[in-house]
Amino acid sequence: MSIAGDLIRGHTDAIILARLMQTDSYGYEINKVISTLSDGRFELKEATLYTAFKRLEEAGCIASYWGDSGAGARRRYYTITPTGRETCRRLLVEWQETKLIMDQLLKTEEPT
Amino acid sequence: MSIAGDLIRGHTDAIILARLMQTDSYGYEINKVISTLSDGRFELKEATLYTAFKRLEEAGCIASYWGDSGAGARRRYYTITPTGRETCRRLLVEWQETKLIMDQLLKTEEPT
DNA sequence: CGAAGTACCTTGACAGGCGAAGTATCATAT
DNA sequence: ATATGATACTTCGCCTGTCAAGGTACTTCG
Repeated sequence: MSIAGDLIRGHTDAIILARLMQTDSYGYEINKVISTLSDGRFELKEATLYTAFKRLEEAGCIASYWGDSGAGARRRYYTITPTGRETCRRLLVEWQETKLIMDQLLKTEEPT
Repeated sequence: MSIAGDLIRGHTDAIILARLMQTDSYGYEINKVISTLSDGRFELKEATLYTAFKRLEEAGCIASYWGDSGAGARRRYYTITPTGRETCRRLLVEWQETKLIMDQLLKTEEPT
C-alpha cells in the first residue's frame, strides 16, 4: 500500500458511510469502489472492512440484509440508517476541520 | 478534545517533524505550539508526544540534547536530522495526497 | 512551607488495521 | 469431471499508536 494504514485510521467509518450515503452496497463492492476512486492508492483490507461493518452495525449506523448474488457467493448488503447519516455528516465536518488544522500544523517555511 | 485522537493518528510524526523544521524545540513547548496553532482543537497527550519522540529518535529522524531551563525543570531539546527532513518532506507530500483521495472518497451527492 | 507552573518519563489498557487462513458459490476452461 | 479463478464473507491473533494515570524534579511566589 502506498498510503500507510495509519493514515486511514479513524477515517474508515467516514469512508464507508459516505459510500452508503449514495446507495446500498456490500463489502466486496465497496472495496472496489474505494480502490477505483482512489486510483488504487487507498485500499481497505478485508479484515478491516468487515470489522468496520460490524462496528458500525453495532453502533446503529448501518443495517444489513442478504441480497441476491449476481454471480458468485451470496452478498450481505448494507444500508445506512438515520443515525448513520447523522454520524456521516458529523464526520464530514470533522474531516473539513481536520484538513484546516493539519495544514496549519504542517506549515513550514523551509527555504527552497 | 474536539477532534478525536484517531484522526491525528498517523500524523503525529509529521506534525512534530514540521515543528522541528522551523526550529529546535522541546516537548512541553511543541505541545503548546500545536495547541495554539490549532486554536486548542488538537492536542497531543504527553504520553503520545514522548512516545513519538522516542520513536523518531530511534528512527534517526531527530536527535536530542539537554538544554537550559529558563524557569522550571530541565529541558530536552530536539533537533531534526537530515533523515528527519527527508521524512518530513515525504510525509507532507503524503498528506497532500491523502487530502485529495479522502475528498474523493468522502464526496457525497446528498440533496441538501 | 505549600501550591502551582514548568518539564519529563513510564506503565498498562485499549482499539483499530491487517496478515493469514478458512468457507462457500459460480463461471470457464481443460 | 475437475481445476482454476473470480466473487464474497468471516474469524483469529498480532502489532502499533493513543492515552489515562501516576511518578519525578526544579523554580517561583505567597
